[in-house]
Formats: sequence, structure tokens, C-alpha cells
Amino acid sequence: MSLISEPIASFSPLYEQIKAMILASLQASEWLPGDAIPSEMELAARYAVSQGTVRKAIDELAAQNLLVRRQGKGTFVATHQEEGWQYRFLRLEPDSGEKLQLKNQFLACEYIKSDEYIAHLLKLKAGDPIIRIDRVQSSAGRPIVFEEIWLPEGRFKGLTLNALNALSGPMYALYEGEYATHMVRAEEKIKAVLANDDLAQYLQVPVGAALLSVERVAFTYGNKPVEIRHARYDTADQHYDNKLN
Amino acid sequence: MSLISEPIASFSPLYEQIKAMILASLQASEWLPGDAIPSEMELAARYAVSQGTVRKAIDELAAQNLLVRRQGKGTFVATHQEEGWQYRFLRLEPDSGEKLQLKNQFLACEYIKSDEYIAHLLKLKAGDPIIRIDRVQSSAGRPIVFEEIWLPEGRFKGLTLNALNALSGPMYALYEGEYATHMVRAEEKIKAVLANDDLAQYLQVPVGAALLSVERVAFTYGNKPVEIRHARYDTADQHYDNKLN
DNA sequence: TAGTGGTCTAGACCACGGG
DNA sequence: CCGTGGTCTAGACCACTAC
Repeated sequence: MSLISEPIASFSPLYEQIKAMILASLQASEWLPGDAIPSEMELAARYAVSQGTVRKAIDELAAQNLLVRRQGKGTFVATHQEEGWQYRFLRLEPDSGEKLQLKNQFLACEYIKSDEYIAHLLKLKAGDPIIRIDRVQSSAGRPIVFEEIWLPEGRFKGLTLNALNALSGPMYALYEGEYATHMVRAEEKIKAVLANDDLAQYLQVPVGAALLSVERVAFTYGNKPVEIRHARYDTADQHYDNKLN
Repeated sequence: MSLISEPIASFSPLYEQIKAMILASLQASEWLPGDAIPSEMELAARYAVSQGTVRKAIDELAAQNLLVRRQGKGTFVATHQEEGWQYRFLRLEPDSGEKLQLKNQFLACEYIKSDEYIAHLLKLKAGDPIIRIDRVQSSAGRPIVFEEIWLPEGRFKGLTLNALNALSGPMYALYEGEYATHMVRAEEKIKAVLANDDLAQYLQVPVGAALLSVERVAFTYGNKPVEIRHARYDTADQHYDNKLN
């Protein structure tokens, strides 16, 4: 591959250009979550570079959790459908250290107009159509999480409360299967807040109890924000677990 | 380098053995934070492997933030002294998005016996001697953070309130400079709590205000826990910022 | 046995930093 | 100018998976 006359990235290392082309294929759904991508040798031939160069490109995409390598089998597009990746972005865990088992109860799924704030986060215009979902998640029969979710209507057209109630497993699996939208990364802003009347009722805690407020923006390929969540966690018996490196 | 008769790791890939040996040198303070380590060629000669193998070992250590590569200059041992790495583990930031400027006020530095809980986290025995430090950090004259810190006395012998009050900059820089202890990673458990009388006074908030409780265990080389912190953040005007990948 | 990713090598050349 | 890390190649062999 020559360094001039490149379709996507115009300069910088060859492997960066390969990365960009693989990313473009992912974004274009040429390879779907769970699928194997072509072998390193095939890609090397396709892009007319050495296997080592393809290897470095794939290594970096795998480090970003976009691809998953499996020795002897191939390289696969990451998916939230998979065992162990089901709740990849959930940092809440019981103080006891056991695994958290959450049961969904969806309360609402409304088609509304975006306000300024949500529009800004989703890179839409105020007034653009969006979907708003409310849910409560329970562990061992006790409500632990109250969550408001906002989605752009365009990408998630047709989503209904019934579809949500039929769901078992994480919403990101649903987004992948039904709306061809794979979440790549997210940003969270965390605060401590007091329970108001509504929150107290949803989470069955006293008014004035301390709750963890977690605002999340989730992004798909190309750094495109496609979901906003505002969760409140009851952290009496569980905590938000974070690793710093 | 032969695959048998290895001093440190006994098998697995060559570059893993190189990693282990570089790590051992770091742990033994053969190269100090801020220093350059030998060049790739030198290390390749020393370990009798190719440059590419050393390269892969260094790449992985750099990805873990133990080393820092600088093209044209060399590879350096990571340090908390450096501009931009000063508050590498601090995730608190103003809602406005500006940079947080914190001023220290140390309240106490006592030599005490460890209780069960702290001993367990530090992998000591209950009753072992430890140091306990209290401090308040303020931004623009307003108290934002109250923090209790526990250190094993053995490693930090001689630390005094005066030394702390002379400190400008992060404590991890002090640990590095005075106690040859570099922090490599940390784990935090986050909850929402209510301000009691003491916290209300330290942070100048009403009793019953919501505060973020952050318990941190910090580790040096070899996964050795050497510091416990329990912080309470006032998140009225700032938040804990987290990226999920 | 064939095909995949994983390791290792040796050598060429580039890009950056500093004397 | 030299020494550093950064890129790229070509080829050999290993380790794992599946048929």
C-alpha cells in the first residue's frame, strides 16, 4: 500500500490507516458483532501490507475492546451478547463480593421532544424526537437502581414497552440485535444526592436517604453519542467499584 | 536467552520473562522514577534476545503506565512528580469543566495500632503499627474533600505533620521522593453517605447532606497494598468523572 | 491435517531530540 | 551528527482449534 493516494487516513503510520479501514468496516456493519473478521493473512493481502502491520492494527483495536482475538479460531467483533460481557459497563457490585443479579421492571417508554440538555449530550437539536424510558432494577426482590434513559428516536424507531418487558439481559444486547447499534465506550459523572419523594418510592428508601447519582453518555463507533442514562443507586449494601491505572 | 534455566519466570513467552525481569529491576529500585532505563538495544544485549522481543515487553509495561516512552530520548520510569501525572488517580472535577486547584490542610498525623479492617486491607496483622493522617482539601477557599489516610509505619517511618504541611503537590510525590514508594495502581469503592456532625463541620455542609464516600487501596510494585484512603467529597459543584471502555 | 492467532528473529529505514 | 524509539518487512516456527 502506497503512502499517498489513501482512501481514509491520508498520512501517519500504515497501521493507523489499516486501523481506520477496519474501523470503517465495523461502522458500516460489514462485519457484525460476534462475527469473525477475515484472517490476518487475508487482510494483509487485501490491504497489500505485511501480516505484522495488520497485526499491530488489530492489536490496538483489541486493546480498545472493539475486537476480540481467539487463538486458533480467529478475530471477532466484540459483542454485548456474550457471556461475561453482558454487563461490561456496570460497576455496581454487592459489598459481599458476590455477583449482582438484577431483575428489570420497565415503568415507561414515551416518545417525546428533547429538551436542551439531552439534545446537547446526544448532539441533537432541542425539540428533536427522542424516546424516554424509566426502569427499576431489583436484586433479591429489593429495588437497587432507578434509571431514566434517553435515546434518539431515529436510531431506535419502534421501541416499545412490550419489547422492553420481553427483554432478558442487558439493553445493550437489545440495541445490538434490533437496532444495529453496538456501544463502544461510555463516560460517567457521579455525585451523591438525597432521595426526593419519587426516588424514595421507587427505591423504597426514606426521603432524604443518600443515593449515588450516575449520569452516563454511551458512544457507538465514531464517537457518536447514542444513549443517555441517569441512574440512582441505593448504595446501602452495594458500591460502585472502580480500578485506577 | 534459553527457555530453561531462567531466574525469574520459569516458562511462558520470552517477552513475559523480560517483563518480569524489568519489573524486578523496578521493584529493586535499580532504576528510579524519572530515570531513563537502558535503551532497547542494550536490554536486548543484556537479556540475549532480539530488539523486537524487548520492544514487546516494554510496550506492555508502558501500556500499564509503569514506563513512559519518549521518541528520540529513551524510555523512562513513570513518576508522580511529573507535570500532568500529579493527580493521576484523582477523578474529581468541577462541573464547570475547569481544572481543579486543591489546597491542603493537614489536621493530624498520629502513630497508632492497626485495627482489624485496615490491617486486612494493608495485609498486616491487627495491632501492627500504622500512621493515620487526616486532611481537608479546599478549592477556592471552600472545603471539598475530607480524607483519612492509613499507612504502614514500617515503610513511612518518620513522617510528621510538619513534613506534610511543608508539602506542595500530591502525597504520591512525597512517597516517591522520601520513601522510595511509587504507586502503580489503585482500587476505589464508592458510596453515597450522609454527613454526620464531624463531616458537616469539616466540609461546612449541613448535617444530613449527601456526600460521596470513596475508599481507596493503592498498590506499589508487586501488587503490594501500601496506602488506604477514605475520602468524603462534597459533590454539590463537582463530580467524580469516570471513563468506561 | 489445515488454518488461525502467537512468538521470535534480523535487518532496513524513518522520525525525533540533542549535541 | 548520532542515538533513541517507531515503523515495516519477510520468514520461521509454536500453540491452539476444528474437522
